[in-house]
Amino acid sequence: MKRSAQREAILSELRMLVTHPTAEELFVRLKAKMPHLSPATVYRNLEQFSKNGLILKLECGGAVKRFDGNIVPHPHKRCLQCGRISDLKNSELDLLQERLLELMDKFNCSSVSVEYGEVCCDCIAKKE
Amino acid sequence: MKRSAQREAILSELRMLVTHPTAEELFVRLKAKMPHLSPATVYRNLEQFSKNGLILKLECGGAVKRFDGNIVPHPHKRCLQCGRISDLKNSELDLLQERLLELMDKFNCSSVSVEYGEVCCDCIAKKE
DNA sequence: ATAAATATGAGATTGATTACTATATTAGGG
DNA sequence: CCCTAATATAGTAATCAATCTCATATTTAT
Repeated sequence: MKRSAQREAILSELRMLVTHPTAEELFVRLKAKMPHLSPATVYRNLEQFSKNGLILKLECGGAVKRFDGNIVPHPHKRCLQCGRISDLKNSELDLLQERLLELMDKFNCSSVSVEYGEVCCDCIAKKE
Repeated sequence: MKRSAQREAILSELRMLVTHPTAEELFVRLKAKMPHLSPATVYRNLEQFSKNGLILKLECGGAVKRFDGNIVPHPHKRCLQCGRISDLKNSELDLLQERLLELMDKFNCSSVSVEYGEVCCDCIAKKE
């Protein structure tokens, strides 16, 4: 993996965000700063980052992939309507997450994800 | 929801399968029996079924949605390569799943999913 | 400073899903 | 049993995220 201005911009933008943006959302943000940026570059790099363990690809949910700059496994909450993802902080949940991680070997697996589904405030508001 | 031959064929085909097919996979299977079946009909009905709680939409993972005729919440294993999903049977895991379900109210959520990631045998074999 | 390897941009392409619309089917009241 | 309104379907066009192509540009190590 070589360095490039685009590559570094993408990674630092993602790490700076607390949200869990789609490739498209990241592209729009970065395009403002780098007018010549191509969507392919963003998609390509996000894929590569996640392959190399620099970020997490949140494969869970909806048709559109989302990415997380925080690579420590943690539970998420996803809006079943718009797909937006947020972190879910709770001590009991953290314990359960740990035990799920411990079971990984037994199943020959390399990842676990816990995801709660809801309909977010914005989407409820929109309906009325 | 009215009845229709297509609608019933789609639901019973899904319920008969132990796998967790995509809309496309279901379409191909059913097309053999109902040559005039349209893909739109399959997509439309799967979406509606899951809205009405007749089936589960496995939103977790990859770009392509998969569906499950078994609506009792249970943990899944997904191939990170090809996206195929299978059930994961384990008593300890079942206990954890139950506790995750109990936490749902606390988070104002309507669903939880636990998904393990692996690369399946077929995909490993293909690489060599 | 130069060659080899890798990255980018821009646009074309793919592939899953949804929208559209004219026609057909279903359910329920008379 | 028949009629009407509501809903479903087929077939196709349109959409949209994601990927591919390839010519050009940048980076790294020598």
